[in-house]
Amino acid sequence: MSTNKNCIVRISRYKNALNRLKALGFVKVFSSNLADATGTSSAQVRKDFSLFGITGNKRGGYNVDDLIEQMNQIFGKHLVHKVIIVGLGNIGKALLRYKGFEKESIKIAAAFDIDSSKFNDNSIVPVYPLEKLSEFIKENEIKLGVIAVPDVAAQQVFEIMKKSGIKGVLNFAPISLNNDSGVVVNNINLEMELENLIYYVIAAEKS
Amino acid sequence: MSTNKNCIVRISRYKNALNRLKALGFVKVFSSNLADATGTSSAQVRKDFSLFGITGNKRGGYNVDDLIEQMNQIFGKHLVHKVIIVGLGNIGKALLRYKGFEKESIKIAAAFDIDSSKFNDNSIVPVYPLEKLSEFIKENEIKLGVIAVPDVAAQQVFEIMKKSGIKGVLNFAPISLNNDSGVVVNNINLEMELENLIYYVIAAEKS
DNA sequence: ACTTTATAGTGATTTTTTTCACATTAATAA
DNA sequence: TTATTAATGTGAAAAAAATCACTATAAAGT
Repeated sequence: MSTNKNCIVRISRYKNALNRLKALGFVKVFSSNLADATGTSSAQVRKDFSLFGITGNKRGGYNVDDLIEQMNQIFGKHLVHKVIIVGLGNIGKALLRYKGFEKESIKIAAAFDIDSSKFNDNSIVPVYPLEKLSEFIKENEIKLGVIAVPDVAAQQVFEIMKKSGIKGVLNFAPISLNNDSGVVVNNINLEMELENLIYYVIAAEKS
Repeated sequence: MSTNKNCIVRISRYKNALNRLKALGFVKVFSSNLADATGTSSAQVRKDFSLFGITGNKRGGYNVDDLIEQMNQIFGKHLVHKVIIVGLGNIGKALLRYKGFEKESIKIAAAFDIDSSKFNDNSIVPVYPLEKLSEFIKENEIKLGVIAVPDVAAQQVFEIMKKSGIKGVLNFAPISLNNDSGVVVNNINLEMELENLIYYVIAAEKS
């Protein structure tokens, strides 16, 4: 199966578009519909599908429910994925309160911070001190972690996560984590995103 | 000049790494240092630099300050970029309070919401009703907008932004904005980011 | 001053990704 | 029933991106 990063991102977009099309009552779609909805070409859509062995009907397009089901399979949506959040600053809190994870079968199992005023065993998502991080990951077999701590603490938190058995990390700290292990790391850097945007806006002005 | 998306992202990462190296007292760096710090190859670093006409010294590497300066030029850091945020839910608030934009010459000029309890003319970043959005963009010649409203409102907000003259949008709403115009749109979808991570974690388990 | 060495810079090559274009086929129409 | 049409699926071609491998050269060493 494909290892093309862009292809995975596109599949994710297709799924997102499909869910909205389904809500609108669509029963079948054509590759061109998905292309329009996600800003790509119909050939690209079909090629992506073919990489994942997703097929439709000649002249009949694709069945929306079938597509969604196959994509849910790709992204492991038949299982619940437990996630922990480390760092309850603004971003951590935003994630904690974020609706919409549930329908993606993502469950926030716990959050961690160093600030004792934030601890709370009894909230829907319990908040524990950082010292309990390793123990919690191991006991609950957590595979996914979000790092939302300041940059100086990020590498240290990452090391604890790695040692405790985390397999995937979403990193909001504005540094590239030093990662030799097999842990998958996706970085989201808000400054960089805006910077990137500015680059393209400037480039567009020049042309 | 290059139109390679990945290359721009890498340049951004190099800059981030350079700032940290500078803080550690580094005066010069080699392509291999930057490669290590950002998880790429030294040949890639040099190739990226050559696309932007960035040069160093044979056997002497690159001067850190020079590199940072050239990259700041690329990303328009000599100008202040005014940004508005629409939607003061969790993500909007997180952005509003986000430190670190200043040093990137990004200034949040105002925020907008429909909830009147959030309005505040006198805070450091004023919060206005959505009705004032168009007027504010035009009067202050805002070029960059952040959409942090629920999905159902996102397209509508985007249309207002487009009509008022916005050139670049960072979209946190979980939909692909319908964009035929020349406006640059970068999407950040938290669910999709986690989903993506899960894909790679599952893929790693299988192999 | 000369030699050695380590690193930048880059054309050539390889790999990856996207696009093209057409054969195939299922639905519709005649 | 047969012809027509409109979409899929995919091998081939093109384009884009990454890697390789070598030249040039500036710094360090002798």
